[in-house]
Amino acid sequence: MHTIGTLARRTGTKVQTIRYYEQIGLMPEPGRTEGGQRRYGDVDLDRLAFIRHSRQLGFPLEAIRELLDLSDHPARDCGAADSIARRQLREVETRIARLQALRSELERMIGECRGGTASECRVLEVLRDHSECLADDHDAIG
Amino acid sequence: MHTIGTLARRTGTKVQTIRYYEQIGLMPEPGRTEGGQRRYGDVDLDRLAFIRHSRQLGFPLEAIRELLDLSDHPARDCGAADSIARRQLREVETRIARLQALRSELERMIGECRGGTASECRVLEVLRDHSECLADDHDAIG
DNA sequence: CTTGAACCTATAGTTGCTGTAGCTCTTATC
DNA sequence: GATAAGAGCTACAGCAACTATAGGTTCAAG
Ligand SMILES: [Zn+2]
Ligand SMILES: [Zn+2]
Ligand SMILES: [Zn+2]
Ligand SMILES: [Zn+2]
Repeated sequence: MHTIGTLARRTGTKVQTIRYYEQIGLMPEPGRTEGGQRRYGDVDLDRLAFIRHSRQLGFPLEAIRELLDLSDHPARDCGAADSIARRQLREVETRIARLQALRSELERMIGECRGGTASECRVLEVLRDHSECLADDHDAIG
Repeated sequence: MHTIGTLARRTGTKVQTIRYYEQIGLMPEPGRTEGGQRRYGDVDLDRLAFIRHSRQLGFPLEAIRELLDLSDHPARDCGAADSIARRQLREVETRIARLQALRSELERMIGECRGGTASECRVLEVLRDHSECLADDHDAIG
């Protein structure tokens, strides 16, 4: 039997985060002591490790919910798990592409600034006027 | 004189977002009609375009606040603007590196799954056990 | 003068936590 | 058995940066 603090330490999770996962139904309601403190078993430890590792790989909690559900039903077809992972891969690829475009714009504007006053600053000029950019689109803010 | 809707259309911003920027002090409180509706000038349009373009380049609102302030004081030295941009570049580079690491883990686990039941799924196996990963760290969740 | 689009405020929800206040419980030591 | 530290408890507020909704008012065209 583990306390919430032990689970936290063993998985690198904040205690509040574990309670949050319980609140949104990702972690089960564990047993309690007479005094009302949570006590977990090894199954819970594994489940939390699964959640945390999935988060480290960037999966959103809703995807993790589905992945846990599949993991809980070993006889089901794994197609759903694979398609969630592929969706996540596409998401990561999209973000990389967007960030690479941002990187070149940033490099360019930094490289072009020769210092001086704000009125002469190339960085500020570019920010004022998107037509100074090479890319003709960098939507999808974030 | 422009309505808030015109500003929104011309800059690709939601109307609520403009009001939000006003609330947090990024956009000035504009003049109002007798009936209480906001009316903007061209200066406001330019300011909003600056904000939106900066957001598209990934700058956080607090950085944009400083950039706007510099842009409003043309005689100041531009060093601060450049260092904000360089910080943003470093941030983007960090994120790219992290996402590239995630991409290879995802590619690998997807590539290794041969289908079948959830109990045999390579994707789920890797999620259960980080030691199946090549990287020995992928912290910094998000 | 009517209609309907666009505006207004205020508030709640999004994602995934994190931090705080003000308690209570557990456990080790004496 | 008493005490005190550390860990746990609930409940709520806050972060970033919006987005959505409800329920009402104003503007401008016809
Ligand atoms: Zn400069
Ligand atoms: Zn641009
Ligand atoms: Zn599979
Ligand atoms: Zn891993």
